[in-house]
Parts: sequence; structure tokens; C-alpha cells
Amino acid sequence: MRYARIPDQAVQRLAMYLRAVLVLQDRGIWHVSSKDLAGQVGVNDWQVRKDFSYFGELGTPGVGYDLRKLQRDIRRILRLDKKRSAILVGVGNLGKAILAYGGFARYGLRIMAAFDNDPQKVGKVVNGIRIQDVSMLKRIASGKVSLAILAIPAASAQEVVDCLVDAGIKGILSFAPCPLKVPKKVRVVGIDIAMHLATMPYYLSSD
Amino acid sequence: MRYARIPDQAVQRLAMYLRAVLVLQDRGIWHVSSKDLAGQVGVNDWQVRKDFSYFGELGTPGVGYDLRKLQRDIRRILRLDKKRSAILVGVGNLGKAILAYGGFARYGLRIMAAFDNDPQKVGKVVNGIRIQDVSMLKRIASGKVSLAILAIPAASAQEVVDCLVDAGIKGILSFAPCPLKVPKKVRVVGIDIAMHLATMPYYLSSD
DNA sequence: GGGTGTGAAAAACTTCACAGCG
DNA sequence: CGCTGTGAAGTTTTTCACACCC
Repeated sequence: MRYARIPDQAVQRLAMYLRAVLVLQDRGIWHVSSKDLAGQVGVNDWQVRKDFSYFGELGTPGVGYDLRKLQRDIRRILRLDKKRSAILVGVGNLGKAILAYGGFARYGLRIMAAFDNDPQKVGKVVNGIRIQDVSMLKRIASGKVSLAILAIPAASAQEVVDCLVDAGIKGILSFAPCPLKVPKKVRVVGIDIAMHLATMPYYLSSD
Repeated sequence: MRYARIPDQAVQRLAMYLRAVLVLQDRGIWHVSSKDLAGQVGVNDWQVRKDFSYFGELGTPGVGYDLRKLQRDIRRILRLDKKRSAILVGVGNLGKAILAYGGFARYGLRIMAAFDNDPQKVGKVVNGIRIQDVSMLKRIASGKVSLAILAIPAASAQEVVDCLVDAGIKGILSFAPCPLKVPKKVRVVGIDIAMHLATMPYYLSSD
């Protein structure tokens, strides 16, 4: 079963396991069982083992998982074992928050450039990064950067995405509240914050 | 099949359909087929029809969907047919971005209070909302507000969540990069931005 | 005994194909 | 005829139970 198609959700959970591994290691823990890890993440122990089994034998029967090895293994699987750069397009409130956020580093990710179309903002430096005009997007050294974060309004999103695709970007994390059209080779993950809040009332038991 | 258990994913897509309906209506369109709507959202036509069929007969055979009726129906299904208030906890960069964002209104949602634990921030007014101390969370009129947005670091997240649960909050949209423990009756949606970016390299075909 | 790895069963979700309505 | 609504088939994902290893 090891080389069968792997569920997307298993990949998502793998990232959650990595997050948990880092937390446990910070606490000085060296070793976990699938049950411990499951508890930390909020899933079942057999789910953890099954997810891992898609990728190989990561633990030791009767013993559990060595956190150092597990961290290395998950990083390798998720291709986070080398440092990667991303660019940010849109330095509004959300864009600034993303630039200021230090949480990417632990996954080996770094924002190395920021773009905006507002002449007022271009040239300014936010968190050590000089904001460039969006017209400069065309000049991204293809292959050097494969990830982009999109924090712009829906109206201009598709236009910018087309530009990013031309520039050779392979993965886009978009906060624009709209669907985006890209070639099949490009992966888009859309996070529509308002929409996420909007689905909650459905689940509210009463009221 | 109408009253069987409805897939979570169908509910998520329902919100996407609503988003698309609003866009189409803005364009002056009054009427769509499942195929048109599917194209707008990026799914298949039969998926649209199946999703709708979980909730009733929303369209007219041979004709399609009336956008005004469809909007009303989806709003009713998602329980967005009355205005709701949410509170925000954590007025850092991300919290400010959320306060400034105007996209909640179209779903009938409004942020009516903001809280932070930083004395420097308490008392200040951001986007017309005065920031209160987190200790005031206890005084949220239970039942008046059932949704909360959490934009705080992982370290204090669980503590604040416990507080929110005590205050009667039923749904939490969390940007804290950690799992949260809540009673089963409370719904938590966690968005870990860095983790979403971190899962992308896995899917990058080359490099 | 304690704990992993995994085939097989069960459940959930998606896709299909077509009856039937306007 | 065009398009919806939906049972049934097909596929994916989760859950289970247990063989097997330390």
C-alpha cells in the first residue's frame, strides 16, 4: 500500500504532526507513541499510524517514534528539508501582518520579496523587506522562488495570478475571496477568512 | 436522501456558491444553470446539483436557478439570514487586518468588540472599535454573541479559548498555530497560515 | 506487555446516468 | 429539448483488528 495514491488530508495531517513534534521537542521530550502524538494533534492513534504508513516505516514496533528522526522524516516527506523562499503580493493590512509573522521560519520558509501596486507603498521597507512595484513581478528569477502569498482584493487577483504563473510560480496561497484559474501544474490554496466565519452559524446547535 | 447526514464539504461548498451568487448578481445576472455556477466556483455541474439536493429543491427543472431565490435559500440554510456579531481576541497585526476588513458584512457578520491583553493597546480605538482588556471577556452577554475570532500566539490560545467557552461562545475561528481543546458542542476552525504554506512544497512537481 | 504497521471492513463522499419536469 | 433532482455505482478515506516486532 506504500506507493498507492496518498490522501490529501493525510498530507495536511502530516504537517500537523510536524507542528506537534516541534512543540514536544521544545518541551524536552525525545520520544512519543502514536497515542501521545494523536492526543497532541486531536486525532486517533490509528489515524497517525496509517498516515505514517503511507510514507514508510517511521517508528519502531513496541517502542514508538523518536522525535528527532520523526522530524527529519516528515520534513523530507513534505520537502521541507531545504530552505525555500516565497514572495508576497499585496502589502495591505493582511500583507503587513504576514510580513511581520515569524512563524514561517520553523518550516524553512522565508519571505524574500514583497510587491504592491500602490505608489505610496512602493519603496518603503516593512520588516526589512523593500516593497517593489507589481510590474517587477515579471523579473522574479524563475526557479529561485516557487511559492507566492496573495493578499490582495478579489478584483485584481486573477490578473496577478496570471502574472505569477508566467513568472514560474508553482504554488499560491491566496487570501483573495474568489476562485482563481491556473494551469493544472500550479497548486492554489485559497483561504477566504470571511467565508470560514460564515460557515460557522450552520453548525451552531442553537440560536 | 434529503435528510441524511450532509457532508461537511458540501456545506463548505455551499458558502462558495453563495460567494459566487453575490458576484454574479453584482454583474447584473439574474439566473444561472448548475453548469454556469459550477464554472464560476471551479467544480462540476453535478456536484452543484447534488450539493443543493441535500437541502431541498432549489432550482427549476429545465430552467435553472433564480439568483435572488438561490441567495435567500443558501443564506437560510447556512443560517446567515439574520445578522450576527462576533468578537475578536488579539489586536496584533493580524487582528488589526481583520478589524479593517470589510468582507464580513456581506454574510451578515459584524465584529462588535475587540480584546487584547496589552495595556498599551487597551482603550485605543481601531476601525471604530475600542479595544478592551481580555479580563472583560467574562462579561460578554451570553447568547448575544456566539462567534469569536482568535488572533493570538499559541502560548495563550488555550487559556483564552477556555475563557471564551465559559462565556458561552459556540464557534471559534482561530489563527493560533496550535490545536485547541473545546467541548464537543463548540466548533473550532483553525487556520494555521504558515502550515498551509508548508504543505505546498510536497505538491510542487519539480524542484 | 507495549506499541507499530497494515490488510480488510466500513463509512463517507463523488461521479454517473437518467427519469421527469417546465 | 434543456436542465434539475437523485438513486445507484464507483471511488476515496477512515476505522478496525490483529499479526508481528522490541
